[in-house]
Amino acid sequence: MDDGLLPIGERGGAIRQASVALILAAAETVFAECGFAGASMARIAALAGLPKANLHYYFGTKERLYRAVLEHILTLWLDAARHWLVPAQHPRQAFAGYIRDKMAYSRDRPQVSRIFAGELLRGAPHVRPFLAHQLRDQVSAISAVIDGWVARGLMRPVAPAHLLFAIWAMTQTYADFAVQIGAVLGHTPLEDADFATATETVIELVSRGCGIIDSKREDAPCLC
Amino acid sequence: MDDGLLPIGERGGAIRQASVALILAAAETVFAECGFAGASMARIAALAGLPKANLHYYFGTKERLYRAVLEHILTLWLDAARHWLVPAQHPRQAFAGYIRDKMAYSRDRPQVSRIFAGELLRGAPHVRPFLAHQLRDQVSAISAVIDGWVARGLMRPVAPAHLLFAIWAMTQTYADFAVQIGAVLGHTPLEDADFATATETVIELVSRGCGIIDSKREDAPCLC
DNA sequence: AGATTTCTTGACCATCAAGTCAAATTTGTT
DNA sequence: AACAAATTTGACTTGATGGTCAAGAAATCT
Repeated sequence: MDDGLLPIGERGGAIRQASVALILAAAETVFAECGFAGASMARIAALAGLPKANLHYYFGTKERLYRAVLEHILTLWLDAARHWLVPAQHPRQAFAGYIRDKMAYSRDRPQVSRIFAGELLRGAPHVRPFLAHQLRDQVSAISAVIDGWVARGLMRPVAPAHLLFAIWAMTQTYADFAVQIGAVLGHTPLEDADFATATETVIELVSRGCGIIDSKREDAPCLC
Repeated sequence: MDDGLLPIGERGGAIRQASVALILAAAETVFAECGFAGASMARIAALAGLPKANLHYYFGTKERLYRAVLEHILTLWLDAARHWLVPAQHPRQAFAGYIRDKMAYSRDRPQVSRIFAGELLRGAPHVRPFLAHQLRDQVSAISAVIDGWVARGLMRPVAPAHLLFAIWAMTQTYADFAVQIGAVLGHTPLEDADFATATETVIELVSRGCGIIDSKREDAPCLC
């Protein structure tokens, strides 16, 4: 027997797990392409290779299916923060590692970023609590770390939250608005070289922009 | 008589112009809130205070109405580029002016940015040609200006296109994802002070990040 | 004023998508 | 094997939505 929460969850027989995974994967693709309103259960079902009634059997409603997809995404979002938590880490490594990770995600899993972007664009009707609690707490924690670096003279004073907003924006734009970037660069899809240049550009922009002193180098940027 | 293109356009009697403007304004709001798929003609009509059939009289289809809204947006997008064209302008002024303008737009007309963001997120089905031609040409022109500054030693070498992507991303995130920023900062909507801090943060990030030398200051950042 | 064009509007239609259902089938249990 | 639970599936219902239409009201023209 199940633990009371019948559908969704990770528990259940092998058949359930397999079907749920199949449906979630298809849903992620379709929601990323069409958004919540634009997606249809029929299309998700077709992509999953299952009859539509099957989706309703496992997830009840379109809304519940969408929430299930979102749940997966939110955990991924928070996970990327580990870069800040390495104790006694130098800001250069922390920023570079975080940016590299986020950018790799934009390249490898753009769908995840796009679903989240669509959700925010529509006013975050489903993830408002997440933003106001988990994400907010995480930003507070990271801000404290950054302020510590500033206090120790490792970088110039900045508004930590806004710096994070900037990093999120610069990295996710390569997933969310890839068509635009591809069109401007003259080729679609984006190539590995594009992401390499982008990563380099963002890391340099942030490192120099924050006046991060690299103790291993001699040409340390000024703190002015 | 009209010039052959019956509906839409700016020409026509006073009644037509007034109705069209009313509908376009309502459509802009609803499309920004709900996206193309999520918006309904009935809702736009209600917001405009007109019967639904009226919208179809002037615009024919939902698609045509949407395209009309987009057309307006695209011109605004291109207009902001004037900052780069001032001849013999110092990069600091150009960047700061452009960022200030874009940020002000995110604050004052977030709907415009959101509709464009939604369009890109769905793969730009309606504006692909615009991206590949007008926008691409404009980026080329601006890139040339930036490369000129680099050549004259006014800033360090950067990938101009990616720098622009970064600036677009950082400024538009305050319109497109305002809920997220508001939730993290702990208040909604965003206040003028938030935008002031954001503008300052982005300008400093870009100026220092690009190693822009300000000839009027003594504490010029290093070019390293 | 009379004719003509433009505009307004409620009612109507066709389509499509979410969600339901019950019967059939498979799987798991004793 | 026999029974119960889980799963599959096509057919169906219901509601919303984009779009149409024709008749009337208003504005414009001669």
